[in-house]
Amino acid sequence: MLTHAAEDYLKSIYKLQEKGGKVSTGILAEYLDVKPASATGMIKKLKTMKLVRYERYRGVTLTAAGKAIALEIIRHHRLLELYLFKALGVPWDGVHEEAEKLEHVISEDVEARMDAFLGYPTADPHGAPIPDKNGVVVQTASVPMTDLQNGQSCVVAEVSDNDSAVLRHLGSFNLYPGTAFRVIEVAPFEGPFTIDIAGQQVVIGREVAKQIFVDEVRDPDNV
Amino acid sequence: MLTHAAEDYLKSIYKLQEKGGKVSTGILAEYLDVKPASATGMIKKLKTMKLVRYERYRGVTLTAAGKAIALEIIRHHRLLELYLFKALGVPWDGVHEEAEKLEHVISEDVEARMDAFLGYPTADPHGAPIPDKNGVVVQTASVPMTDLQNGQSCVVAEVSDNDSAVLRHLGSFNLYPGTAFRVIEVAPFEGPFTIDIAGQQVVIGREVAKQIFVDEVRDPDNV
DNA sequence: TATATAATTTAGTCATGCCTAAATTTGTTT
DNA sequence: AAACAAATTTAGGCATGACTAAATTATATA
Repeated sequence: MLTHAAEDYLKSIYKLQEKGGKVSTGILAEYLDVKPASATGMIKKLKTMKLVRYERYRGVTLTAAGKAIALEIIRHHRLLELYLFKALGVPWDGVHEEAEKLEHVISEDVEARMDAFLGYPTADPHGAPIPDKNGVVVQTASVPMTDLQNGQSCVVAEVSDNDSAVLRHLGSFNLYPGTAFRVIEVAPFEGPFTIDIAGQQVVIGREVAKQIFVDEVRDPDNV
Repeated sequence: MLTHAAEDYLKSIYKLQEKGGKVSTGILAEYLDVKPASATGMIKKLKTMKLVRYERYRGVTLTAAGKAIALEIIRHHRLLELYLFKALGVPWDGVHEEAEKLEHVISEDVEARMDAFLGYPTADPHGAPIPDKNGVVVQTASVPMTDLQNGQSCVVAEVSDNDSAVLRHLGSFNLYPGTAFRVIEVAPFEGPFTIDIAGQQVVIGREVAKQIFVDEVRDPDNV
C-alpha cells in the first residue's frame, strides 16, 4: 500500500498533467506546498514503483498504473465531498478539507456504499466529475467564465474548490453548479463581471471569475 | 495536534487501565502489537506532554488531560461504528476496522453531525458505551457470560469487538446486544454453554463466552 | 539469601518524508 | 559562444515510530 504522501503526489501530478502535459518538479512542489528537493525525492521513489515516467530536468508524467491510482484517490475525494454534503449537511465550503483527510483512509467497501447511497453520481458539489470505478472520467466542454461576453447567458458547470472563502462568497448569492446566470456587463480593461442571477445583480471580480466554469453558453435572444 | 500513534497509545492505556489500575509496558506493548521497547519510547514522549504519569518499572496511568483525549478518540470510534452500521449498512463485523482508521481523521464538526443524525446514541453496535461530548461514560453493571448458571436468562449487553470472525459467528445466530437468551446447560470442567435464543439451541465455547457480557440476569421461574 | 527467570529499559538502527544549503544543469539572452 | 537566471539535483539533517540486542531491575524459587 502507498503512503498518504505518495497518493497526494500522484493526485497532484494527475491534476497538473491535465492542463499541460509534462509536470516540472518546481510546479509540482509549489502545488503541494513543499520544497522542490522534497518533490525530487518522492518522484524518484514513485519512479522505482513504476508509477511515473521521469527524466531529470525533463518533468514527470504518470504511467498507466500511476494514473489508475490517482483516479482512484480523486474518486474517493469527490464521492466523499458529495456524501458529506448530502448525507451529513457539511457546507460546500467545508467538504474539500474534510475529504482531503478521509480520501486516504476509506475502504473500497465504504466507497461503494456511499456511491450507491448517492445513486452513482457523476459530479461532486463543486461540479467536478467523479471518475467511475474503472477510472473513466466524463469530460464536459465547459469554458472559463472569463470567456463570456456581454449579454450571454449560461449555466455554472464547475467551481474550483481550492479556496473555501471564495466558495462561501459564491454561496452567499447562490452561485452553485447548475445555477443559470446572464452577463449584464463586462467592465473594460480586465474589469469585473456584473451578472444577473435569478433577478439579482452581482459583481464578480476577475480572479473569482477565473475559478468558475460554465456550460450552455447562449447569445442574447434579443439582438 | 497528536500523531495517530500517540492517540492509539492513549486509547489503549485507557482501556487497559479500566480493568486493572496501572498499566505495565509489556501489557501495553502486547495490546498494541508492538515491542516493549517501542512502548517505552512512546510512554516517555507522552510523559513530556503531561498526558501520562510514569515511573520506570512502575507502569503508566493517564493524567486528566490524557484521559480526556483517550475518551474523545473512543467517542469518535464508537460513533463511527454506529454510523457506518446504520447509515451505510456496513456489517457489524466490519465497522471496527474501518472506524480504527477514520477515528483519527474526522473533524469535530462531522462528529457532531453524525451524533445528531443518530439521535445522540449511547452505545455502539457491539453495545459499548459512547462517551458524551464531555467525556462522561455511562457504565452498565453487566457481567461476563461465563458467570451464568444453568437455567438463568439474560439480555446481551455488550460483545467485544476485537475479533471479527467471532462477531460473524455470533451474528449467524442473531446474538446481538439486546438479544435475550436462556442458559440450558453449562458443561462441567470449563466446558461450553448451551443456550436457547428465540427457540433455537446454540452451543458457545468458553473463549467466545468470555467476550460476551450480559444484563438483567434472572433465575429460572420454575424451580 | 542467593540465584534464576521474567519484565523493562537503554542504546543503537532503519525507513519515511520532510527540510536547508550548496552544487549542477538547462535554457535564454546578449 | 559566453554568461546569467531559473530550475533541478545532491548532500546532509531532523523528527517519527518502529525494530533488535544488550543491560538492568524486579520477582519468584530453592
